[in-house]
Amino acid sequence: MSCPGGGTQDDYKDVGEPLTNKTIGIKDVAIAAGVSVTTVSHVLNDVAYARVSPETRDKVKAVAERLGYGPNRLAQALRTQRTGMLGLISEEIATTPHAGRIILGADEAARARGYNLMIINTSGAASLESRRADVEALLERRVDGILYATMYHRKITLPDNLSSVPAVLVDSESLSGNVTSVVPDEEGGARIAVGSLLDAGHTRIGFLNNTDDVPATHERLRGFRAALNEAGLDGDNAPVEAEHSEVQGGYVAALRMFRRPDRPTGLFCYNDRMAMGAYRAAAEMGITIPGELSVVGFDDQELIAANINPGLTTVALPHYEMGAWATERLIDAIEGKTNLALLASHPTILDCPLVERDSITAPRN
Amino acid sequence: MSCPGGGTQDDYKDVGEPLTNKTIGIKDVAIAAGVSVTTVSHVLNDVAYARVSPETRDKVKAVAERLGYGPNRLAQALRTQRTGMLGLISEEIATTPHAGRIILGADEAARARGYNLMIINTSGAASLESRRADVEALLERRVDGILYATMYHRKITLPDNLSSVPAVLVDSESLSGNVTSVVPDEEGGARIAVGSLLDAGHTRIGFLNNTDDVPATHERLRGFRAALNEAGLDGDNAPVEAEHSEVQGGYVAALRMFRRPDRPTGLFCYNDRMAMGAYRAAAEMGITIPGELSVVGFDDQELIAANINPGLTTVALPHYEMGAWATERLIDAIEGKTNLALLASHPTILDCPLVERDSITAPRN
DNA sequence: CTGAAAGCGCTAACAA
DNA sequence: TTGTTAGCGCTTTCAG
Repeated sequence: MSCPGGGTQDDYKDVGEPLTNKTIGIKDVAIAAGVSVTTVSHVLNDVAYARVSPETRDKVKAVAERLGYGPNRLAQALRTQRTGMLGLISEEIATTPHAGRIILGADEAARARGYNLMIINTSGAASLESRRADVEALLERRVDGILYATMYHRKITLPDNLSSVPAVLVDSESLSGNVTSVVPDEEGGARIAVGSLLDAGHTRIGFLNNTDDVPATHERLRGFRAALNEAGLDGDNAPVEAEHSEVQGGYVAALRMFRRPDRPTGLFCYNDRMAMGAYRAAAEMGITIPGELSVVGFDDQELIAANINPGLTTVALPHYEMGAWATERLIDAIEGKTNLALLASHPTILDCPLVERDSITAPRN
Repeated sequence: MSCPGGGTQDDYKDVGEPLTNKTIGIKDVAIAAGVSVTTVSHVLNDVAYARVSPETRDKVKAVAERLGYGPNRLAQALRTQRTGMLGLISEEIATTPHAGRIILGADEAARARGYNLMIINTSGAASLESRRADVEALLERRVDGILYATMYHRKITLPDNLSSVPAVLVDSESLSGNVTSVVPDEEGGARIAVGSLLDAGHTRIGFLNNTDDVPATHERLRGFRAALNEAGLDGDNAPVEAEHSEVQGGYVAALRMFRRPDRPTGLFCYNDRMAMGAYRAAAEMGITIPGELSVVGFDDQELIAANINPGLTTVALPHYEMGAWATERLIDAIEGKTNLALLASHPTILDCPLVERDSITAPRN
């Protein structure tokens, strides 16, 4: 291929930018600059031990620039055994905005260190076999490492071939342990949420919990109780209503909660969707927010939290941060700056910060 | 790296699965099978013209399997000048759930045809220069083609180096024309939305429009008017109130709309967020939905549309479909099955389907 | 029916 | 201070 036969003359049109079809390589630069490929490689890569005269350096750089040279990363990778690519296996990329935040955090961290992301989407329900195939695809492309992200905090069983390359889990933990992972501080987040109610002066505080058997359900409950107990209240007997963690579930659970004789003045909701349901229930029962009821959510789903009325004070999940943290550690490991095995014993836990809006005020009295 | 020095003996543990560090290649398979690399390559790739005896075929396959052979796509790519990778430049991946749908559509279409996605995130506000660099990064990795996606339908100026590889735009159009692109049928979507109101029997229909100068603003307005006119109503004088396309804007615009002497019984909103604002305004003014007011939105942001009360009937943007369509065409072009230039004259327009929920009913009288 | 060998674009010993 | 050359793992022409 590439200019076979032809070219009687005039192969070089103008002297302008060489927008020829043929992509130009290190060799072309070498010839044009009148040096060897080694020299070109040396100066373009700033090889430490290479001794090249300043003039040659400038010349090579100028020529490379003029020719519009760009390295062929494939060839580089083949030779150096380093692709500079990170595989990101993401569950349910589209279903939740959370995945987007993880990807963004990972992408920015990766680019900052000269890496790029290859993304593979997988269904949360995908078989182990199909997830093995996803990893395999990444491996065939010789990614330097793999990030494995789930859409919500859970424990998963990993395909075995994942172990053939550095890997870190985002928002999940391996059931078999021994893989580095980063997860949100569910319990701490719950404490902060409850703390915001406590700080406002509330003493009758209820919790609308989820019914799924996931880490968040248990840890947020634990945080809820602990925060109350530490404040001298009876956390262990504080009102808790659990339902499916959607708007409808929140609505139903809130209705029950509000009918209790000791109706709380402060309400902590498992997530923003349930909080939205609680808003509805409150509206129907003529309970004003935040006047008669203060509420705090979890997740910070902007579309909901910022848009319901009043704006929902909530606790944010550190998706961006988890994506970034995982990527940093992964790259550290790839570059030999960290030993992932040392981090693998326990998941790393990241803070869930409070995002204040207008749904909390002091209790009526 | 990788086993330096060591290995006095015992480098081969068991005879079991070869989980050695060294990745095994075509050559290893060849040796183990007692054939040449050519033969291995031929059978593993099902090369058409290759004539290999069935026995050898089976043997090679078995050995490859046993050794856990997986091709090195880098080497393949270097040799064949085809990476099987598509670059996806996505604006604001995290800010909107829409980007996720596009990515999902693209990913599924790509995988179905044996391609993978490399994702680069860019800010909508990024300079041309930085976007040029994004494209350059993809080019250096020798992607076979590029998908360029924006977070909402708009016209953009593309970095010039994008033209050096097949490319298609998703949810955007090139200001300089001549690039294949796919966008939603804004006008058609508006007609369908208005049609749903018309079909329910409404004759006084208003439109809460956006104030931004983007294609959707103009086209949805056009669709609104046309649908009314075609139904024998006076579309050109139908009530329209425009505001910033957020919840607050919708609220303000709705307030104005509801105070009109000829208050509409049907309301078409520029998007679901504005519809949410309209819900609030209606609630405050004691107007029931859908009893006294039917409303239809646009975008189908599930978090909103499915969760407000009553569920919002709305028109969905075909993000998944655009991502998939663009990917299909891109691959067609790469494989020589399509000439993108032929599609480039006009953007391809995809339908926006109605998603029915509970916000529309027949007018009171 | 099967194999030898060239070369994709690049890096890194090793020579000069 | 610079150049020659041997591969990285694979595909593919061309000879057996």
